[in-house]
Amino acid sequence: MSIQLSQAEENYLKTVYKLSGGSGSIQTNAIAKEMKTAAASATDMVKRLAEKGMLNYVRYKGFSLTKLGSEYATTLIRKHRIWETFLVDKLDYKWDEVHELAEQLEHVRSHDLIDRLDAFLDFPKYDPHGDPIPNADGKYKLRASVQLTNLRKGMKAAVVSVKKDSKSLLNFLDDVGISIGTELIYMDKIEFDESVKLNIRGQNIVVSKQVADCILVKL
Amino acid sequence: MSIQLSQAEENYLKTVYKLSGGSGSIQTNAIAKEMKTAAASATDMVKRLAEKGMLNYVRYKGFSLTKLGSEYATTLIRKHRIWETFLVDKLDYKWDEVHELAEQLEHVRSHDLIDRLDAFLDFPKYDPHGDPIPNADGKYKLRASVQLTNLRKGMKAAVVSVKKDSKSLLNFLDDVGISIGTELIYMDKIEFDESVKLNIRGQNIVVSKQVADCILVKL
DNA sequence: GAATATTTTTAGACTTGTCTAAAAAGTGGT
DNA sequence: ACCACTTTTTAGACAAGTCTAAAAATATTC
Repeated sequence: MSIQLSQAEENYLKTVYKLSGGSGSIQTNAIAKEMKTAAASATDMVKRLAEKGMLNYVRYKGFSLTKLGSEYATTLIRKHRIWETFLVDKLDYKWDEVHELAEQLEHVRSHDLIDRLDAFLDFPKYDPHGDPIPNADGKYKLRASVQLTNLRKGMKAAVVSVKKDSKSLLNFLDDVGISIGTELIYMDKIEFDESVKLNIRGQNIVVSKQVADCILVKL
Repeated sequence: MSIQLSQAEENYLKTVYKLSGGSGSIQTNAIAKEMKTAAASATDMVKRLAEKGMLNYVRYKGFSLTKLGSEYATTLIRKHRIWETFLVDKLDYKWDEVHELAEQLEHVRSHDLIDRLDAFLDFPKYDPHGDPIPNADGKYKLRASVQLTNLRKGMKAAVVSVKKDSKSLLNFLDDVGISIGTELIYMDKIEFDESVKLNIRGQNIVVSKQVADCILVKL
């Protein structure tokens, strides 16, 4: 990886990866909204990333990641998730406290550092939110999982990952006793607002549809 | 510490601290030379740091750190040295490999992170080069030490610290078997070039004056 | 298929941090 | 005290990254 992007460029690239799912096509406004910047800024940056070979970009049409862009984004995700794992496993941070720090740490320029950290952590497969950590070659496999909202009454499942970085969401989940690995039984859906009733360690709790949508489980 | 400097500002501030020894007065050109930037750039930055209350600055005269500037610089040094210690102690880096990485890591914005890292490392007093690590209040004490070049024939001493970050110097010292704690006997000074002959673990070695000047020892 | 609405891009401005070249201030020698 | 020299500052330019406002392209709707 000889080409080196600035921190701002890296942040845009990561957002493109996130919104396009690594392959799909995407629009300027979506980026601008996600990054909370003006659309004009997104256009500028997309043009720059396209010039550097990271994006396929056609004026007024949209853009997608090139192979190079996808690889670069994957190493950023690897860095982010390894740092998060370090912060939680070694420095006793809680899973709702690490996102912001990892956003800074992921820009440190060194692949060797990340590989050493990876070894120091004993090559973790998943980060504190249950997301898979790409290996040094950028490969990773998604865990088979289904959304909590897709279960049917009486099904047993275990929490695999949480799909949002929101501090407030993670904090709330902690509060009601949901973390990665938590076993639960899907009890019922409340028709009125689509809230979901779960049984966790013998106790019934209710979470809103918005919360349940973020939780992935395996059967 | 509510005020937050940019990375560039932090780097200048650190250089001022380094060259002024925390208190003395200093000139524009010295900064520019050390940072390898144009004098005009140093002037601009010094004015900015003065505006932010970090420096006492008088046009054409020179400048020195304020109390605030000195405190800020000390926390940067604390961050730098703790990160270096982490890299060497936990990730098995060699002492000549960590400076550049620590230069990046020290800009990560979080005091809590550094305090946790400090605890994780069991509150080290000295970094891998023998320099003292300020505590969370910014206090640290210099170790009593003398320059290797000031010893007299036959004196026994132990290496306490190395005063330069140069990768090539540190690598060389490693090579000839000198690290923090190494015990040595000062054998002789070669008159011609002021090289110094040392006995380390029964073996005689010679190091140049430039090298010897960087080595601090305690008797 | 033309009018309207939306999205995207361009144009021009601002900040930070850098540069070179030139002007201003300070220092030293006789 | 003046001339020569060094140091420092100013002036003006440039790149990155951001913004607002306006123009251009695309989409939608009747």
